[in-house]
Amino acid sequence: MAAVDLTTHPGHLARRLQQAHYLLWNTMVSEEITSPQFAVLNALVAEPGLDQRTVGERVGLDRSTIAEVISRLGRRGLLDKVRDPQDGRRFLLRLTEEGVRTHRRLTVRTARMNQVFLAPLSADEQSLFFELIRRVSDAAEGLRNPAEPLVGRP
Amino acid sequence: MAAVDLTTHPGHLARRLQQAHYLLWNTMVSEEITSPQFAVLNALVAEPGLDQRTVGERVGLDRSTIAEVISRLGRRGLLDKVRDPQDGRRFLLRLTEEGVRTHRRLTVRTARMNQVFLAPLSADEQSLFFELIRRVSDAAEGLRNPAEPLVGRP
DNA sequence: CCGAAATACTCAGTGCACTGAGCAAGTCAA
DNA sequence: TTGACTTGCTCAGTGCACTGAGTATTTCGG
Repeated sequence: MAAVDLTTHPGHLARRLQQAHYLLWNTMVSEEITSPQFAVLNALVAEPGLDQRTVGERVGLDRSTIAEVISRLGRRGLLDKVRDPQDGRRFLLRLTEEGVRTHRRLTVRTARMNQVFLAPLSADEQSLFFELIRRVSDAAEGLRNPAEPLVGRP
Repeated sequence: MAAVDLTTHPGHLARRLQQAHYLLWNTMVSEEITSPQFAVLNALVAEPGLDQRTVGERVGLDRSTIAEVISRLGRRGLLDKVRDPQDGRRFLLRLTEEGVRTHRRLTVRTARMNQVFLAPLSADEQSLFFELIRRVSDAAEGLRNPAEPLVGRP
């Protein structure tokens, strides 16, 4: 009797949305490279030589997860990982030739997939879709990092 | 040079949204019971005595995942699992007292969390948010299950 | 009635995602 | 310079999510 309607629960909807995306990605983009892996490739195309932590920040993955994703990409020969000579804690990451090619190939397919995925929405609705999700995500992330105090240097 | 803007990629946005939700859930609702687990409890409050596969269908989880979630809930004594005497393949699921209590307690907290999560959107935007996500998810799911033919019973 | 097909569930394997603990390298102040 | 802190990464543990293969039970056609 006290059951709730999950279709008005954003968490449930978010999970379903991601599952739907996962399925479509598998059939239309790649069975080997996942969406998070593509995000990492993309970040390194934009900024070659980033360290692991920063890549994680760019694509929204925590230290542990990014380590696993990178190790998988490394095993497949899509990126190289070298110690930063300036700072022995860091690993600097750079795509291989093969990594760049893979990124280029998947970029085309990803665009096609996004079209299919968003086809049920009009162009205006698509922009709204992006904006609403981004606003909710950003706000929730803001709750996590309580933001630096506003005062200047003392 | 050929890098892509991930903020216009629905898959990336969906993942970020779910992460944001996960974090808020952990701090505002429960560290023990996860959102999918709550969905299962909720399904069994609505329809006690469902079998495993049907619960999975209701909450959108595949056969393997639902088995794990249910085994965890069973280990914590939140539900019981008995063979269907009518059909020896099925397990019938039913919440325990403790399971019902847990669902009731979390329902309140979940409502509070949803309010906070959706606070950045106006009431109208919230409805739109639900509707857009639902339409995209439903359409993508429809691509997967090619839908039964339209002909009536032969 | 009996063998083939369908169904409910399990198991093994892969991958994403987070936390907490630990280690090595760098930084900075006393 | 040395001891305390910070920072980048790893490792162990938990949980979600999917696929493909395998087992047991039911159902259905001949």
